[in-house]
Amino acid sequence: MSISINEIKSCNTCIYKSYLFNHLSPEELSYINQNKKEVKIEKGELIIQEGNPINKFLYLVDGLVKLHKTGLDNKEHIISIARPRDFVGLLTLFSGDIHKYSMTAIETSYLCITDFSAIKKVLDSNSKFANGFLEKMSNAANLVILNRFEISNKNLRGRIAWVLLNFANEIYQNDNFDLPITRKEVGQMIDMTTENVIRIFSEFRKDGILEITGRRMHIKDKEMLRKIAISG
Amino acid sequence: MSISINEIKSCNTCIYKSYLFNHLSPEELSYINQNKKEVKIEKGELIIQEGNPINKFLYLVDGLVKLHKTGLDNKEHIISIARPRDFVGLLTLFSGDIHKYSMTAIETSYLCITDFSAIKKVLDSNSKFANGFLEKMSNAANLVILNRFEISNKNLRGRIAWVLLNFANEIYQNDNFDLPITRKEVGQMIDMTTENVIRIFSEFRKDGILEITGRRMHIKDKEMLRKIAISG
DNA sequence: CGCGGCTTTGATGTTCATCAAGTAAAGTGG
DNA sequence: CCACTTTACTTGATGAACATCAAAGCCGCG
Repeated sequence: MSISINEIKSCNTCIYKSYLFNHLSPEELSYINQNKKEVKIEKGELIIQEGNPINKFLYLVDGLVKLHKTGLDNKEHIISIARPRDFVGLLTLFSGDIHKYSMTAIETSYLCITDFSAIKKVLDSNSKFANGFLEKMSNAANLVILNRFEISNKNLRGRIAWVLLNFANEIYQNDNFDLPITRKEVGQMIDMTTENVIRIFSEFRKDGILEITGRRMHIKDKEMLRKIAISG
Repeated sequence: MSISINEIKSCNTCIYKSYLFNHLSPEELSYINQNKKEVKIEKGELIIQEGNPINKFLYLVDGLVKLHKTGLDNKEHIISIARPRDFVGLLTLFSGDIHKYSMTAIETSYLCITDFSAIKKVLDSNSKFANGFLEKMSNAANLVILNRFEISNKNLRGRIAWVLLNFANEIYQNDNFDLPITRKEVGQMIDMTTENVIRIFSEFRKDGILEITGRRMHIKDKEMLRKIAISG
């Protein structure tokens, strides 16, 4: 799954891959690609700072990027995690001209970066392209809202179970994975303190649901995890 | 502000009013308006049931509509409240073909209802129209996410202060207003129990911040409310 | 090698949900 | 229109869930 910086130099494995760009004429495509560049972002690197002007359009080729924001309490909170093939931060890209969230790579990531003004220009004249965006945005909105909705209705055990299932099922498609974020960040994702994140991890370990070796997670009893996520 | 059913029979005071529809040609407009109808919905009436197929497009001319959803705990939760000039439920309209949320009038409401398929057809060919939607959706997403974000970082007093300020500033533009929802529904909006909603209301009354007469709310110390909303 | 951030566990206290019990208001059928 | 039923509203008491505080080990990094 991991892609080298050389591979993505070819547009065939990058931007073309998104079905959205199938609607573009060769001219439109070359126009957008004029100032396109592919970059490798190291784990932990800040990509976009909340409050900065929007002028780039980011497509996540590979890796993981967290969208986060500082609350009134001055604490960081994670809004969502962008996955490969996501347009990072798409949801609020058309609302005002500054970024609503910060974006930081939580795994080494490969991004395809184009001028947002170029995207906008093509959107203005190509309705098929714009309609694809409508769908993408709607799906993204649905996902974010649903996630926040589900998390807020669960107790701590339920939230941890939910987040583990999310990583295993949605992100890694594997019951063995390296948690890409710290315990603290898990807490920032699902509204709980670092201490309690750790405590519940330990509980799950003692209950035989989970094997933990540092960041390495191995889900041993997925059915139980599912039950906890639903009932909790 | 309240609009009679007769007034909205004229499109000039209804759908045309949205700047989005300025981008339409006369033909497109008449196509969309073919099956258009204006309806009056009584307070408390269910407009859309979560899970039903999407085939109508709703524009809220006047009134208030809550978007809500049943959680895994079998309790109702309010996602957001649509205000006049909103396209009700727009955010998830392009994600799948069934409604993700129920919609219920919380005040007597006047809706302009068109065929969603007609809207979709015009969107497919008119990129200006589609781009207007992108902006609308982005704003809506931003608002919902920001609201949930702010609420989840506040204690009970902060949440009640927030919801009161929201009604006063955003919805009624008045420090005197009739709360359109029950105490229970307030709780469903901001994740707290009915008892605690009432308790905090009482506290604010005793503190001289609020005057309460049944549903009638009168904010007496807005500055204090603001402080509580921020610090809480 | 020392410093800061991450991780872990335990003890303590606060916040909030739950339970209980009663009043008020609003809708319903005879 | 009145008795009846249901739903909304309110207050207090109790306990559970969770945040906070404290202390210590660990790891990576300059």
